[in-house]
Amino acid sequence: MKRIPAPALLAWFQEQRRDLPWRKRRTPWRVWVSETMLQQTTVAVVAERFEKFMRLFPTPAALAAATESEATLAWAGLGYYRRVRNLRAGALALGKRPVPRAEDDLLGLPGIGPYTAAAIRAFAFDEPAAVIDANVGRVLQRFMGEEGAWNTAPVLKKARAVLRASSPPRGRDFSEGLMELGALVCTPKDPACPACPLRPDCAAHATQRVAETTTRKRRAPVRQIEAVRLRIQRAGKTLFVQRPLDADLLPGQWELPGAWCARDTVIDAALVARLLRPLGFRLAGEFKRSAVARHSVTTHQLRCTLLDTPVRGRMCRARWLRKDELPGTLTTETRKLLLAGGSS
DNA sequence: GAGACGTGGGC
DNA sequence: TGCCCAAGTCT
Repeated sequence: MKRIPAPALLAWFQEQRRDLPWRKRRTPWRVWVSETMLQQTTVAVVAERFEKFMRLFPTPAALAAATESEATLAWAGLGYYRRVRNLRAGALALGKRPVPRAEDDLLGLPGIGPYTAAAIRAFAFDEPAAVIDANVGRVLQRFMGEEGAWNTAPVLKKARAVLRASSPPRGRDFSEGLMELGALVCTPKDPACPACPLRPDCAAHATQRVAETTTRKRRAPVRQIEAVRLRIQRAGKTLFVQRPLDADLLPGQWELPGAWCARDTVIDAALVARLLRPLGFRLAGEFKRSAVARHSVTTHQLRCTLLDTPVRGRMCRARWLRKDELPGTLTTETRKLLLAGGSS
């Protein structure tokens, strides 16, 4: 079994370790929150928001006591809101018990998968755990000379075996060092092999195939969408509606009423009337196209149009609000459109 | 196992 | 500007 040279890795890590906010105090809750935030999200974006979230919710109990809307608001800018819903659900499930240390107990909490369970065990409890994220996966893939994707079952199995054979009994710095190595040195593009403490033992380096072992996953096809949003105002207030709490996409967020349509949809009075009907309104004059914006949300590429829409009738299932009294998170689509459309 | 799930920042 | 990515999890 090939082994990672732990002393060389640890020496490198001691020199190169970045000072990141979540590395200041390693409580299980801080590790859980930060690892959740860092899923598919850049270090720079998380670094700006982590401490603020921790001030609002310093303990699992604090998050459990908050509403889902408050929790989502604190998550704004991070995306993948399912993560904060899961975090809160996990805190609720915990009750008064401490964050668990055993892998099976961690895996039982919502939003905690193999990576996050291992990260909590290693970073919070200093256990030897197979902390394999995309960084570590890439390091090990190259180290072992595997050219398939790191996250396929057979490569992962070998990776776990290498880690088991290599990790010291106290696994925190070893695991974190390997991750840091993937982030700073063994990068997907242009890896800095001369700076790598694993170079003497690296299979990909030996065969000069480091560049070839970069796996990239293909992106889901982008769907082109026409987004139509109505700005309906009365007495200085604007009408907002809330997305369903069980929606797959952006659950519970607030937005201007409207719809996503096929890209070739014609925006005319008939369409606007159709959008108004479920709100209990009828069109009461000419609508005006007052802004356009572009926005992408996961696999949807939106061309957004803001329509200032005069109405009559009675509304339902919606709220009149001034800008400064929004009840929660606005969708970015609506936020961009209102920014582009100014106040009118 | 593929597809869905967001956003801000880099180039 | 437009396209790409970034410490996964769930279905």
